[in-house]
Amino acid sequence: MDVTLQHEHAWDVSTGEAKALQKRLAPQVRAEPLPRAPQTVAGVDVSIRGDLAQAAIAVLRLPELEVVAEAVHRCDVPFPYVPGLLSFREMPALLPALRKLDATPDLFMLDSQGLAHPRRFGLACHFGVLLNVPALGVAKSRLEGERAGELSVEKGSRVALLDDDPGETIGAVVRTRDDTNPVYVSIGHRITLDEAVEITLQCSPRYKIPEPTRAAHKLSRKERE
DNA sequence: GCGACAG
DNA sequence: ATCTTGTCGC
Repeated sequence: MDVTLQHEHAWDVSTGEAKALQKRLAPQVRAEPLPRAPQTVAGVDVSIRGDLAQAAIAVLRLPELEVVAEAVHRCDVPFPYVPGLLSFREMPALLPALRKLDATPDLFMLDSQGLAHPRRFGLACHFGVLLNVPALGVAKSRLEGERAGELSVEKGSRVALLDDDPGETIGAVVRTRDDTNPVYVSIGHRITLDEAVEITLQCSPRYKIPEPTRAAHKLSRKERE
């Protein structure tokens, strides 16, 4: 796809400069409805093995989740892992992969935080703002914020993720499947939180888990608590 | 100083 | 994230 960056900036920066960049760009994030129901969504991820970073993007058509395009790119790992600065580790691998992609998805899903970030500028925001595309973040664990309440075990249940101030809502904790750990959903850019949650659920596997397995999981979870 | 800490 | 070990269900 056509990759035109809204803001050109260096990636080889100090941690101090990286944080300053995030603070400068964070006001660019826009929470607004999608222009139309997305017909395609891109799953975006980066794996790191030793010195090798490998970015992968898969475009799926909704609602059947059929893969219609994909691209990968390998390069050196450019930045250490620092909580809150994931963009500087993953974006340099992601941009060339995007250029190889033979499609322009309606929306991007990143395995990261978006707004639910100490400076309100997680990877999903950085990605969305630089490329000026709709993006959302789905993380497997918490970086910032606190659950507004208890979460029930049924698929689809959700609670707000709040952060200090006047209880600012920075995301949602969402159960995408019965009896599984919830995910942390937050907006990246040009989407609303409700839409982000809806899309996340729509993109979750919905095959039926065999009942004996479910019962055992239920028991083992009870024992851990 | 201590605890927390996306991937 | 990646790596390793251990358990359980099918």
